[in-house]
Amino acid sequence: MVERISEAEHEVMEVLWAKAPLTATEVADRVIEAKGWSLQTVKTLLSRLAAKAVVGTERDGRRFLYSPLVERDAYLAGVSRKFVDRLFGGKVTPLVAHLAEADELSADDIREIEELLRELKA
Amino acid sequence: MVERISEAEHEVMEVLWAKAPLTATEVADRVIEAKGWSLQTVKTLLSRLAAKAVVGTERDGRRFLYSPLVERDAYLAGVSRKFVDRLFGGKVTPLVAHLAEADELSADDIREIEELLRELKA
DNA sequence: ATTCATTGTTTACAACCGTAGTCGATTAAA
DNA sequence: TTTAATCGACTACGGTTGTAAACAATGAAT
Repeated sequence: MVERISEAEHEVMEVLWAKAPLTATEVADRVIEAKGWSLQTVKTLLSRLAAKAVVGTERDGRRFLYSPLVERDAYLAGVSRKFVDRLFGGKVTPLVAHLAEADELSADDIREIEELLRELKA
Repeated sequence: MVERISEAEHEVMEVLWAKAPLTATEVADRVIEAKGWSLQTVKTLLSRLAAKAVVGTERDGRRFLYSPLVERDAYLAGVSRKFVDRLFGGKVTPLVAHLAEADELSADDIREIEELLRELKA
């Protein structure tokens, strides 16, 4: 199992998944853009992720280059399963039903999902 | 927004959503069955939930009867939305795609979801 | 060469979480 | 009526998380 990634850490991961390797400052620039945290905060998150071996570091002179060691797809698959297991007894249908009920599904969404399901059956 | 419910607290909530009102001991019996925690732990969780006004208490002699103040459906809808927003940019299709890719969707699941979508369009 | 900026490291600290022990009050049992 | 069980309240304690300041080393600029 992939190490647990906290919500704030996840924000940092998204940046690295979008582009890597990056320096701490480069990561921070992007995260700060989106979340307004301080540089120190982002560095702490990077350290924690590195300590958990969720991101890897590569020395580049006096600084580090950070890269994800966990693939986004693998991570998402893992947390999705956990989520559906915990809240919906592992069944996706009730999840879709809930989202639909809360008007989170547009007609386009429905069409998209239908298309996806059609492909899955093929 | 509904107060945040931690994972352990959620376990307690499931019991109360299944049947309420219940005394602390009754809740504990069911939770212990499933999770093996101590009575004290369950009581602590109930207190925290009561403090957050996620469960309500009603005095019954020397003890309390606990009931959910938050509906399961509303709670699930909330966390589902948060989850899909955070991890999939609010789009359900990629979530379904991920679950499918991880072989989490059986042929039956697919049929069920298709049926559900059909109803939604009606 | 001295100063300024950048970088990673260490430390901080409050809130939240999981997990429970203890305690004082009360009630049921003997 | 003394005792044993039960109840909620209070306290605890280590781990995680969000958020960051302080610091030391190093490199850049002047």
